[in-house]
Amino acid sequence: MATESKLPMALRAAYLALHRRSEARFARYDVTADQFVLLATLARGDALTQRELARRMPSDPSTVRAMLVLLERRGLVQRDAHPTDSRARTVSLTAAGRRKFRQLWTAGEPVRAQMLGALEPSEAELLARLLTQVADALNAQSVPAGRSNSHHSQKVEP
Amino acid sequence: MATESKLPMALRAAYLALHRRSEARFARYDVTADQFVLLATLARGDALTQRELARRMPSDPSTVRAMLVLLERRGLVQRDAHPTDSRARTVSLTAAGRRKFRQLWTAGEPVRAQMLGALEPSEAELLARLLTQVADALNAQSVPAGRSNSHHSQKVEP
DNA sequence: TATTGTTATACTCTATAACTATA
DNA sequence: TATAGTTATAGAGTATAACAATA
Repeated sequence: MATESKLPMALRAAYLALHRRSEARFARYDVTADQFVLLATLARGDALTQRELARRMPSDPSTVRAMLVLLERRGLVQRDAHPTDSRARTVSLTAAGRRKFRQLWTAGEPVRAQMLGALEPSEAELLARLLTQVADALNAQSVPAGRSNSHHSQKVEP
Repeated sequence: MATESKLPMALRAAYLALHRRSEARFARYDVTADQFVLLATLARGDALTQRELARRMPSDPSTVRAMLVLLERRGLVQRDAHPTDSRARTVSLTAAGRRKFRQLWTAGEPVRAQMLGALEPSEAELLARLLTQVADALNAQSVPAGRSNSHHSQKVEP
C-alpha cells in the first residue's frame, strides 16, 4: 500500500512542478502552459479540426474552443472552413503563431534541461515509457461505474 | 530531442488521465480530485497550519484558503486557533471529514489498481522514484530568470 | 441518427497584491 | 523585519447541456 498511494502523489507533484515552472517561463510571452500545449500540438500537425485537436491535447472540445477564441483574438491561430466537411473547421497557426511557438520552445528549454538533468539518458527513456503505459491504462476504460458494456473490454473493476 | 519533448507531454498526459479518472470517481461524493488531495494530506498529518498544508499539497496558500472555505462550509474540515502562535490557525478533519475521506479512498481504489496493473511491481517503485527525482529537480531552483544568485546553487540556465 | 461546432452557464483552481495582526 | 492569514480581484481551464447545421 505504500507505493499505491505514493505513485499518484508523485505523479501529481512532478506534473505540478513542471506546470508551474513552465508557467513562469512563458509568462513574459503572455501565454499559459496549456496554451503552449495547444500551440505545440498545432505546430506538429497543422490544419486539424477542433475535435482532433482536443483529442490530441488531450482536452475537452468546449475547453479547446474557449482557448481558441482567446488565441484567435490575439492572432496566433486561425480557423478556416474545412475543405470537405462543411460542419467542421480546421485550425492552424498563423505566421505570428509559429513565431510565438518558436520563442516559447526556446524559453522552455531550461525547464526541459532541468528535467532531463535529473535523469540518466536511459532513465529518461524509461520514464517516458512507463508514463505512457500508465496513461494508456487509465484511458483504456472509461466505462461509467455500474454499466457493464458487454463481454470484451479490459475489465478492471465494476 | 525526441525524448526531450516526449517526456513533458507524457508526464502531462499521464497526470491528466489520472486527474480525470479521479474526478469521475469522486463526483458522486461532491468532492474534486484536488479536494481529495487536501483531505488526504490532512488525514496523514492532522492539525497543520494552512501554510504547512499548502507546502505539502503542494499549492499556493491563498488557493488552499479558498479550498478550505468550501470544505469548512460543508463541515469536512475545521480551523482552530494555533496553540502557541496566535497568528496561525490549525486545520484538521472533522469526524465527517474523516468519514468522507475513507469513502473517497475506497472509491479511488479502482483507479490506483488500474495504474498499478499496467506496471510490474518493480516498475511501479522505479516510476515513483524517477518522478520524485524530476519533481525535486524542478523545484530545486526557482530563481527568476536574469538574477544570478551567487556562487553556490545548482546552476541550470540563466 | 450521429457528428461538428457553438452557446450559455457555472464552478474550481490559480495567483498577485495590498492589508492586518502577530512573532 | 518577517511571517500567518485574509481580502479583493481576476482569469484560465474545465465540463455539461441544449442547440443548429451538416454528414
